[in-house]
Amino acid sequence: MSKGRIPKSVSINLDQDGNELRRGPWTLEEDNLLIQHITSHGEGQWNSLAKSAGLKRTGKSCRLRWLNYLKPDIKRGNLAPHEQLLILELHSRWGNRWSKIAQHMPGRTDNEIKNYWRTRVQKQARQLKVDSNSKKFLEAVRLYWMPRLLEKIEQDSSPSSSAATSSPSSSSITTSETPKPAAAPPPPQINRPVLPNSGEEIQEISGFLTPAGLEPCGKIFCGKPFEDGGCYHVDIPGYDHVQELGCEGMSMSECHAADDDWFGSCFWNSDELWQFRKLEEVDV
DNA sequence: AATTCACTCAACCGCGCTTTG
DNA sequence: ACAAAGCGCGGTTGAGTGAAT
Repeated sequence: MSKGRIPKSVSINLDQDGNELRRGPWTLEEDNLLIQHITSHGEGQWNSLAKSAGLKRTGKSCRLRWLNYLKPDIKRGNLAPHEQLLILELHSRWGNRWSKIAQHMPGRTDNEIKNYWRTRVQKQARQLKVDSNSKKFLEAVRLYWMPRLLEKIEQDSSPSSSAATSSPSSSSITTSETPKPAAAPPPPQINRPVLPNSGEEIQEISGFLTPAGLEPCGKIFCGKPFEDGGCYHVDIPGYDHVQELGCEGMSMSECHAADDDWFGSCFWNSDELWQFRKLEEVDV
């Protein structure tokens, strides 16, 4: 939705010194002022920066605009499957520590990740009628969502196997391979489903789901190892977003929209919903 | 064509922590 | 040691958009 957004109305207040303070959407002129000033003077000291740049904005507002929107290395557009997977993993580790999660996702801001969680992940939780922070939901994510993301990543990384693709809504990894949690909710086998395309197993490395073929360390997707020494490598060699998705000629947003299609409005298929309900029954 | 609804995301707010004087 | 200012973080809001009716 970032495309062609018409600016909201701007309100003008007065600060305690009686100076004008603008609020609301930033104009192109304001953006340029901020960029120019930071380019020549650097960032930090946001309140004085706002004044010396001639911006009628709070320092906070300038900082936010710069960090979340104007900074040159910011990636725009939808999150790739491997980024989604990383968010799920890191959130399971750290909870709502958005800035900490963002540190491991170059080009992505805490705000963007937070928005993704609220709009996409919490939506899935609502569909299951559970709290997104509940154990049940996290289990369901681990059981169904993450393997599917891995599957998607695998598909994207190996164009030759595209014939064996499965549609988003069709149950791919579920019925035969996924361990059905008939009795008690069992974490053990959860981490070793088999990817249907390759027969490749998913391994768990220091609590992280990762395809067995990927190295546990060495090359780190996020560019930054975890503090505890672990790392999670989902850098897919040769993955070219535009090429793999057949997005040539599309705008960035169109391309990402195509990418997102497999996800659909409801992630869970009926089989998975059924299994989830069984989990709930066992639990009560 | 008009209206409603759900969704996205930029921007704001409040709070707590850190730095500075 | 203390207060004030600055900063960063997580939570929330609301306008714009497109799809559905």
